[in-house]
Amino acid sequence: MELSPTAYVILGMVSREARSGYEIKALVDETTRFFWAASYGQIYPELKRLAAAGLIEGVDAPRGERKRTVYAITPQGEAALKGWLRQAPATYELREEGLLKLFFAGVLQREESAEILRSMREHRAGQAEQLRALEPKAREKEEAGDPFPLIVLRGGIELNEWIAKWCERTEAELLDPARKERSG
Amino acid sequence: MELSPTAYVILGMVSREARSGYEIKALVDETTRFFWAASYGQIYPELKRLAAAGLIEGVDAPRGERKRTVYAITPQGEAALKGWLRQAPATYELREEGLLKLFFAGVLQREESAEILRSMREHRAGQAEQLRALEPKAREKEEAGDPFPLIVLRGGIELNEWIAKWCERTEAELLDPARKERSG
DNA sequence: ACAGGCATGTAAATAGTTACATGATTCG
DNA sequence: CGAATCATGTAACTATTTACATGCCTGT
Repeated sequence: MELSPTAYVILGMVSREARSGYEIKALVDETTRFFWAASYGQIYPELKRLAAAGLIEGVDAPRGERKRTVYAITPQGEAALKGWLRQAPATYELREEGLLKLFFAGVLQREESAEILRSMREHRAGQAEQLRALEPKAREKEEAGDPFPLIVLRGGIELNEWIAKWCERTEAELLDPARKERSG
Repeated sequence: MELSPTAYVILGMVSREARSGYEIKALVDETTRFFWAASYGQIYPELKRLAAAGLIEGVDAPRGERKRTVYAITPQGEAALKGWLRQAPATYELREEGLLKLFFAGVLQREESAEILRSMREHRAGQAEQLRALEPKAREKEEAGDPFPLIVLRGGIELNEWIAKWCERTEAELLDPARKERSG
């Protein structure tokens, strides 16, 4: 049976404890979002499919009077998750409108193309800051025995910072081409 | 009128000289592909839409007996392209299955999670190499007066190399946690 | 009373890939 | 002659986002 990557996100998210669709969405938004997002429109139908396939199991877990279903992974689900984790990753996609604009920036004035790099830099710096705000939670998980969320989060922070610096450096070279010769 | 980013890819690709759909696809594949791809299924219908909207203009340009239509940008098309280039980029997406797997790698053995990082590293190193093979063409464009394709290409190479190094470093820290303390 | 968060879901639209069909031309 | 490349296109499928609908519970 072929599962979508989003199915594995769900499998992974319920692999340590049972969670509701709403909780999965919230968790995705504060962890994998920057490299793998998921919306309600994907999560709820996928939960039903996975339950029908026997990879997860829904259990009623109301909070007071409010209905609520949490899903727990089954042994078959865990086997599917591990099998997937052991396969070499296949999807690598970057969609960066800023780079696309920069690619075509030859039709603009120099100052206008520098502005593209400034926008990109600002966005990346902001992204890094947002991710840094998530570090405490990831550190808690590390202390609880799972170092990977923190490893990935730090990678994300550093990646964004690297891109921000690249933008800065590239803007400087663009506005003062001689600079490049001087610095190497 | 709202245009899709793919429409702007096409506008940009025909902004310097008239090109056929086939040529646009080939150009995208050897330039913007790593941060913005486009397939025939998008390109041909979009060419018709853009022509209907008056942003590009199709001209018969057969090669021998073989039919061929090249599209040239119109003044309205150029205005639309420049207007778009001057707006702050809005789309920033990264989909990296390797990071997703690493995030959930806590359910695996240490050696198996290191394998994820090795796969990622290998892929990124290969990507950097492939991009490096495109440098000569980009350098030609630079010499012809447009420095941006080369700037973007070099950014892509450096980005891939940075990620490859991050994978290497992270794998080392994962397999020997004491290392981190020693080196910083 | 009302705002905000919890909770589940669906419909419609948009985006994008893959695979296929067709046929000409060029090169070895 | 056959393979590769040039060239244009479409159909079907998959993925994904956005917006909406519904309703309960908690805190102010």
